[in-house]
Amino acid sequence: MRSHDAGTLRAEHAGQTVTLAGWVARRRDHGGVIFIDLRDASGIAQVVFREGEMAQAAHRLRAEYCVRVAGTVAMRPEGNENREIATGTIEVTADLLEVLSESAPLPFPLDEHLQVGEEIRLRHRYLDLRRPGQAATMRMRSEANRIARAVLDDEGFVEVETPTLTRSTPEGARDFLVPARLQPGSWYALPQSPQLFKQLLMVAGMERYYQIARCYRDEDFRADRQPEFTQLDIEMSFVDQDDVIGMGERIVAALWSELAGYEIASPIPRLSYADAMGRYGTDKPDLRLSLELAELTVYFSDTPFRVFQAPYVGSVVMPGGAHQPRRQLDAWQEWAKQRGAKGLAYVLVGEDGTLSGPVARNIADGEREGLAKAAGAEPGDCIFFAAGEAGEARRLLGAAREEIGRSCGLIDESAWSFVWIVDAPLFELAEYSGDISMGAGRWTALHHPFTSPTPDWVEHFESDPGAALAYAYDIVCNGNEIGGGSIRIHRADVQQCVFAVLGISEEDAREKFGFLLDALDYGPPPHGGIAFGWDRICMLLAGADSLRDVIAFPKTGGGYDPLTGAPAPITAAQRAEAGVDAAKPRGKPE
RNA sequence: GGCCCAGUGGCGCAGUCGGUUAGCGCGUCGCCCUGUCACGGCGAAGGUCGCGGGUUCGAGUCCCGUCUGGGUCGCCA
Repeated sequence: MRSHDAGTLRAEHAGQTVTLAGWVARRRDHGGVIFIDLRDASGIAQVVFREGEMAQAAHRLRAEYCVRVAGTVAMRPEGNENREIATGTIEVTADLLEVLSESAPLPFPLDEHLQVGEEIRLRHRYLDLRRPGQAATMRMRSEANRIARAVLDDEGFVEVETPTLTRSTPEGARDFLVPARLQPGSWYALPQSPQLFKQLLMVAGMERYYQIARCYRDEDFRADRQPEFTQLDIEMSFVDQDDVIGMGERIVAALWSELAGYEIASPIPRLSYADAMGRYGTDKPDLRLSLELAELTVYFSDTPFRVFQAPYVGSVVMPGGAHQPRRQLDAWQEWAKQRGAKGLAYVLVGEDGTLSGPVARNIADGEREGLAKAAGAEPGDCIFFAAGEAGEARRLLGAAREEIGRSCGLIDESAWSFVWIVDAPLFELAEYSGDISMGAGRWTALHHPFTSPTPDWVEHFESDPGAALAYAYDIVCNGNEIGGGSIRIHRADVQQCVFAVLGISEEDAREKFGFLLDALDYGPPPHGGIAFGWDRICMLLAGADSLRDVIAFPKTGGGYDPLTGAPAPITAAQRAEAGVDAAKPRGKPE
């Protein structure tokens, strides 16, 4: 059908007869001579139609007509080269034009110079993806898949597909449910991740598994969250934490090297969860920003200021913030209130070092003296404080830190920063998490109930659950969690003990994931793994602002697909057949 | 579930303090044009101002409700 790809034509093709096929990206009709930018997957080439029959035929071409053109490659007349495009030195003089199919007037311009709303683009995503930028993103994602597969293949991994119609797994998010026609009243769940299956594959002796796996979670969506998303899922036998982290680094390094032209310094630094929370107020710190929180609990241990008589007092400095107008300081209060805080206390450090602001008047003379130094502030800075329960206060300061970074332009947007967060707690107090499905104990698993304690804790974690550390790791890039995993429990006694701490009875455990416990009875190998948030990684590599840009057919915030119109009502017949309304479920009722 | 922002020809936007015929750019259609490359010139068509109610002599504009989209907090191990 065609002899060449349009985007590959160069000066060396001059004089050759070629046949191209593609779309009319743009036309410039001068009457006697007509220029067409012909676009195919490889790029764009200019086609020229001159006088007479050819010009006549080309007059009727419109945007996005699908055409086939035969002609001769010629050097452009001197001075008419276009340096903007790769084929800019040549053009194709057409002597044959075949319209393969016509296009209706477009619902939105495909011109990359213009901004178009997202909803209309998603409704006609097949047009949106014709835009070279969008198309390049799709191809880049394909490359990312290829690179990851190459690294894993090279290291002896086996790609295995796991079910998408399965049983609800213990992962905390809400499941998407599918009625089982053959067992009315019983339901499949779509997997939130292949977590349990990959562990079964380790018991099965695969030793090294991976999968580019679709996962489903029925929660509210965000710019960086979709109801269905993709993980690069990996599990390995006979490994410890360093082995999995090393494997993860090789994949990430290959991706960034090939797709971003960035060589990640190895090894990627590690930060303990406790340090991350203490110094940055988050478990996914953006280390492009060097700003750190200061802990002032001890400094204010005898303070007369009521607000600072709290289990934790901390601060973060806004460089140059002393010069903010009052209005802006008020805006910070609003900002904090929107995050559920009472406000954001502040002290302004004058150029002469004197402190001002409401807080400065309430603290003791002695406290004023060394405060700037203790908080790490310079003259002209603003110090923000948070006091209260450590977790909440740090979270507020961490968010403030990032807001300061953004608003003060302290973040180098072209930089990449990677860090592993390790030594997270194994358990957290259940009071805040509304996790009803996973046991009735005071404690809930921070990762999931199959995460092993670290070697230091594995023999006595139950004696101090709040302090026990998990053999788990998250990798963070520029403040985004792009992957995480853990070493799993492979000893039945340890697993029983974890369930006991979580308040999960043996009966409950049997009911929910007896199949995994059964499997662990048959000589399970020590194993662990990691899962990468594939959409998020592609988003970062593509420099996109939204996951929707790196997903071929994404959904909107309401879980709606503007293209297909899903979800959609079903007919009464479908409803009856699916067994959605079955009165008496078989098997054990909830 | 809470909060913030937006919704005006196909697309992107303007519309002042509530006032008479709702503008602009792009696109579309017609005519013209032999070196453009986001071509250019002339002309034309195209609107239930998201939807419902209210206030008013009068509502795109103000009020209430609602829907949709985006962001954010909760939520998402």
